[in-house]
Amino acid sequence: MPELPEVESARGVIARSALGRRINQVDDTDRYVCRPHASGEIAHSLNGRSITHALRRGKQLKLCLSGPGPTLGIHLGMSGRVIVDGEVGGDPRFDGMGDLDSSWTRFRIFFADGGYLAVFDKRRLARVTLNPNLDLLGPDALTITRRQFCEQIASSNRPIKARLLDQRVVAGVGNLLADQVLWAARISPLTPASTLTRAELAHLQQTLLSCTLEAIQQGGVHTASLVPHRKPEGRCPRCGHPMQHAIVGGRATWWCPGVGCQQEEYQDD
DNA sequence: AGCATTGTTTCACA
DNA sequence: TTGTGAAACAATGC
Repeated sequence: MPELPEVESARGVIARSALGRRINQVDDTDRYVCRPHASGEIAHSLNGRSITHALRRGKQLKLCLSGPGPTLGIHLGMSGRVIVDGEVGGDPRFDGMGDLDSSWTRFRIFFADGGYLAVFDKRRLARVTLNPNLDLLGPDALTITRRQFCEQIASSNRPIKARLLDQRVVAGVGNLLADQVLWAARISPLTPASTLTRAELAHLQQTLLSCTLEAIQQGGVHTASLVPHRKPEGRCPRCGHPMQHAIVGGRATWWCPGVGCQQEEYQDD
């Protein structure tokens, strides 16, 4: 669920509904999600303050708070979402019991006005931290420059899909968005990154930008046109050719090997 | 029952 | 030392 578009949705909910509200209680007792801090450390750091800014870089959220003290990091992992006063930020698809009292609620901030901000995550791979370190992340997928994108992507001979998934190169692209972008740009995920031409790279970046913006607008990466066809018996929604499947960059990858779609270029040597 | 999973970190290895 | 890929992580869905 959470790739950049879902995290941006979560950021929006926080920015719209959670700013300026005094925090008077925090439940940080989940020892797996709230790490590596001792129970109560995050609570102690947040009590009495209020969120002033909700920032995002790639899939990482960083919340700034009033007064002295650390920032708060939220990463939604594989299946997390943020809920503010019952409003869901992240993948909007209903998956049941996103309530404050659900056993799948892993972290909660209570505001003095009676409202709350919660992190809900069935699979429990979300992370809540203090002073999240963003230094290992590359430029955000929405703001990376053409020059940064072309140079960094092409600086390795790994498959292009693996480069897109590398958060140090460009932050925010997840498995589904990577498949969507490569399909839209008609580039095989197996293509060695350093063999792409400057023009191909520039087009790929433009496609990444448009696909990401569209996914944000449509309410999540699961709305992307290729996603329903990433399955056995799936066919390319553009040319009807059966989709191909392989593990690329360590992740399940689907693409259309049809002529004029994402067919790999013939290598003559 | 067994396998897959929208993410990240760790570890083994070349 | 650096880059790469597999495994681990937790829990659920099919």
